Amino acid sequence: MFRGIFHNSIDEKGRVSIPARFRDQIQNNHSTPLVLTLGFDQCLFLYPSDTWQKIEEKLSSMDSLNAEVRQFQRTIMRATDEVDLDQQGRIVISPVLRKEAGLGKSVVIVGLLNRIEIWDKQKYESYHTQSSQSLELLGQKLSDKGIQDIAF
Amino acid sequence: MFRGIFHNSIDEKGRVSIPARFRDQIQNNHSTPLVLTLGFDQCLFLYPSDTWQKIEEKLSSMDSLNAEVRQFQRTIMRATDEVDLDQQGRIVISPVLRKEAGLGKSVVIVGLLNRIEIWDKQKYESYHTQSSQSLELLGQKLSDKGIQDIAF
DNA sequence: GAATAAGTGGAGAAAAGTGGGGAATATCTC
DNA sequence: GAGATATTCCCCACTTTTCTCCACTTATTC
Repeated sequence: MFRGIFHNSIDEKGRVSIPARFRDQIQNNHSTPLVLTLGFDQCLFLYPSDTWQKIEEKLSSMDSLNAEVRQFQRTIMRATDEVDLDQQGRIVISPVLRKEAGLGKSVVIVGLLNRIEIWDKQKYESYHTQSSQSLELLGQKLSDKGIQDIAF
Repeated sequence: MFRGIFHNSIDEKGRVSIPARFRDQIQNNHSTPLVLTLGFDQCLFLYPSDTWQKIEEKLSSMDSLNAEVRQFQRTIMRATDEVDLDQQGRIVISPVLRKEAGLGKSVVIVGLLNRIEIWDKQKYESYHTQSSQSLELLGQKLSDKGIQDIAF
């Protein structure tokens, strides 16, 4: 699992350093190349390829007769790239993905369970301040909807 | 289980000593790295990684297609860091977490069952004086709500 | 009250992140 | 198909941050 938050920057060539801690985890427990895809809420998801493969299996097991399923599949795969780490531990983000995710120079890289999320710094902050709700409240909402709670 | 209360301080680099007793327990019975996260009531929770992993598994099992679930997951992981003990038995608390927990120079470190809590000293004291209620009264309240009682 | 352990502080070494030049590869044009 | 242009990818160098190490102070223990 990936944990922690890092503030890095994208250079003119579209390169970003992946935090060393994540790099180590990938090398020790996962397989490359990495898969970079446009995720939810206008940020990028970065997966080790073994994890991504499971997602693809689920995607392909969905009912393709359903038009909404097909659209979902296509929308995901449309914006998916394979990326490798260079010898400084960086990946290159294609202009297309940079644009789709609205990435400027400053980015936030967050470990989020089985994936790494890459956010434009401003977008990240507004995501968390605009809809700033206490953890307690969020938990309560989920609980009200019957989504299982978590024991801390 | 972690027990006891300690008064330590944070230095300019954001380092805090973890009480030696806790360090021993972690080394003998648990796995590193440690996971530091913003908990309830504006204090930090410190978990050995094996304990934290159970929480992450629950987080992972939630439905990520639901926007509120994502927000919940991100709100937790946003304020979650991996930390290691240095050779003096200290951890570094990131500026973000220090700010979120309102940590000044003096902190209180409390063993609380399966986790270690880190409080700003003032916040800790006002938490316990403002809402000062006898243990008997607190127990009664829980009992009234049908929350199971405890056999002492 | 001495001896030991625990906690605190700071300097130097190491690692991580950043930027840019240039070689190799690919693409395009004529 | 050759040359020109563009792109990618190494590699090196610099800056900043992090970590390690050593020394000192405070607290416990016997």
